[in-house]
Amino acid sequence: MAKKLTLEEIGKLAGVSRSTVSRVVNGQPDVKEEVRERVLEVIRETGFVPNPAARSLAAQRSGILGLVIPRSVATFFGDPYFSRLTQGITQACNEQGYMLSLFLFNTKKDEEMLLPRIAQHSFLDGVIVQATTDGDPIIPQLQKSAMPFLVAGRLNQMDDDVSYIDVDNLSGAYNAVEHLIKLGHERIAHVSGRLGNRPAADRKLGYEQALRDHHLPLDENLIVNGDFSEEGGYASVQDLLPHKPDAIFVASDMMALGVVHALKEAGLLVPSDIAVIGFDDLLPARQSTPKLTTVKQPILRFGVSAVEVLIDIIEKGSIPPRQTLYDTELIIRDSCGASLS
Amino acid sequence: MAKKLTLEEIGKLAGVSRSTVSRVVNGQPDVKEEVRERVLEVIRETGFVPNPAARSLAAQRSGILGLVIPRSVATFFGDPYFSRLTQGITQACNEQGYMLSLFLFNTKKDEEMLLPRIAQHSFLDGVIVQATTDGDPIIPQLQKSAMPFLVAGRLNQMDDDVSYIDVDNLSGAYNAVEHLIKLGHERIAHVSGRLGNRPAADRKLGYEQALRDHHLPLDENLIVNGDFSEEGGYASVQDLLPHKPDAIFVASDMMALGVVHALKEAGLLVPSDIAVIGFDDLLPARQSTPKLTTVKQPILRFGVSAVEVLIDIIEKGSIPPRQTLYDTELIIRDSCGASLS
DNA sequence: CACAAGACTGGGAGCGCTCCCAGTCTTGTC
DNA sequence: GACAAGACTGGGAGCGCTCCCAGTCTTGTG
Repeated sequence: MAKKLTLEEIGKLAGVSRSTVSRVVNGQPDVKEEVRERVLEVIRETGFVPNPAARSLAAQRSGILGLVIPRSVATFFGDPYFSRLTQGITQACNEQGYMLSLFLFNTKKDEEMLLPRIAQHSFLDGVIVQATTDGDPIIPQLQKSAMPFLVAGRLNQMDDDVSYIDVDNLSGAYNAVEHLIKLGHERIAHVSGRLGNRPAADRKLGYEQALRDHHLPLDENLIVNGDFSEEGGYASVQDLLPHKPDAIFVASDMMALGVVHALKEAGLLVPSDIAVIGFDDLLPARQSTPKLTTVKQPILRFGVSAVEVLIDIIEKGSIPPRQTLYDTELIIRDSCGASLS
Repeated sequence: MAKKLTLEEIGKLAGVSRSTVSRVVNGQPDVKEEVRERVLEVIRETGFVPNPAARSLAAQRSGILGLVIPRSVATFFGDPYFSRLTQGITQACNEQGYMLSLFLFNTKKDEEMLLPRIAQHSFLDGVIVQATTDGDPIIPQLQKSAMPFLVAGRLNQMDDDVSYIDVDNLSGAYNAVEHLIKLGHERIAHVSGRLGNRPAADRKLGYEQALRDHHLPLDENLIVNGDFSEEGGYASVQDLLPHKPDAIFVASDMMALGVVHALKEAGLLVPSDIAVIGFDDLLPARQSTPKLTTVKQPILRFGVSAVEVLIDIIEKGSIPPRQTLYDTELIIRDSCGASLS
């Protein structure tokens, strides 16, 4: 390894020019098969890898995608949802030959420092932004810039000209609640996600609509605002219990676990005394006692698609905006009581 | 934004040369205060951000660190341990002005494709590698290359010339088991982490040593090999129960949660019938019933330090290797029964 | 008032690649 | 056997920056 390996150097070793080596490396046509073989052989022997910085500079693209977790959700990064999503995203990146950079904003200062850099094309071909509550400055900043981006999850407003992918939270919630109604429950409570969060709002809407369609009264006392955390779910039960619900539709699995936990402590049996349905279908939902009935989101596939759609946007531009909703699936386990009847 | 923003262009606007703008951007001396102000003003107005690809190419450093999660641990990426670690790492990256790239190997193909790229300096100034079981090809590959790297967690072998940071698993486990002994337990079982994993092995060693030092017999029947997963913990109880342990030291919180779960199902009360101590001090440990006594690892700080040490290696070389062990702390909650006595 | 020493500034050279164009070497065709 | 059309190849120019050196403009000193 005396000389630094460059296209030029590989070319010298293979007896061809820089340009030809470049063609081989990039799989372009117009190279004699025999020459291609010879060059590939030298590359293999030397372990040559083209310098990505030079490549980026010359080709004006880096092969790096960004994953932005805004401050308002960074605290929930520990949620298994994100691990799963990240897994899907990295998987797709590996397949498509992209690198993935993670931007996790912990403080406001982080955000102020990094956002302009992210937006100004710095190093990224495009970014996936985790959707946040209202008023997050990230989306408008990206819109002003030329950076291709895709939002994972819908926004509350100005949705129309932004590319996003999301699951159909409304119908997912609707189906879950309808399932509870068909099992004979009449006082169905709801623990929502954080207010201002579109998925949370949509799940609540689905809940309300299902009640309405089945001529069940909407009781404000049966609705508690949670925060997607297990503790939040745990705490919500205190507010709910005095109003004697016979079932609870919870907007996330982690919260549902907290709810079940609190119900058990209150001496109630799930599902015989009270039914519970969650949302997400995370691993812990399958391992809890009782096993959680839940609305399954295809999180891994969601992550994979996010990358694919983003790459499509990078290649073809963001007009028209890509907007996709994935279907959910009601997974019936033990906590809803369906298996008893 | 007619013209593309470059150092040259900013210089033109501020009436100075490319070189001077470069000095200002990089905070170098030898620029008249008045000129510096003028340039900064133009930069602020235009929102100029230097092109990192060009910068990398010219300066031979990218400002990107890699975080490598090898295939053998990728399946455990959902473990809250990793979220926490990642949080610490990103936090430190933000502070130090580095970008973080995530490499999560899902398949063997991923590994074969990406490893050479990572090792060949491609884009990274350095990488943090999550420690793995034996025989992982990553470390030797990195050692052969010029890529600065740091292992998070110790390796089983060839530890001496590799930089790592880890917690003192042995003494952490020792203290936990000693605590159980002092509480009067005599048949203390151990659910270990995955074999071939150094932290798992060290925790087991600590367990064994504590028993030995207190003249308690080592009973092979009381040792079960787990896999760090909640299900693994759950399953281990079946093997243990016939041998009537009065306490269990579990090598991770997630497994401990599974253990507690299984014990409850077997009709045993924790801690009055049987005591349990975990390892990690993850959030779920604090929220479980009973609250888990556990050995706390300073995971967030661990992540922060990892970045700091890696940067030190990048700047000063990896000789001598940096090897740091963090202390653990026994957090006494309810599951060990200490609060009863 | 001359002159050295430092403060400041500008431009050349290059980092290693891609893109493009001008060549050269094949073919096949009439 | 001449010649056009395509297959293949090489080198120039340039991506936007950093690094370095040679200048120019200050100072302060004897």
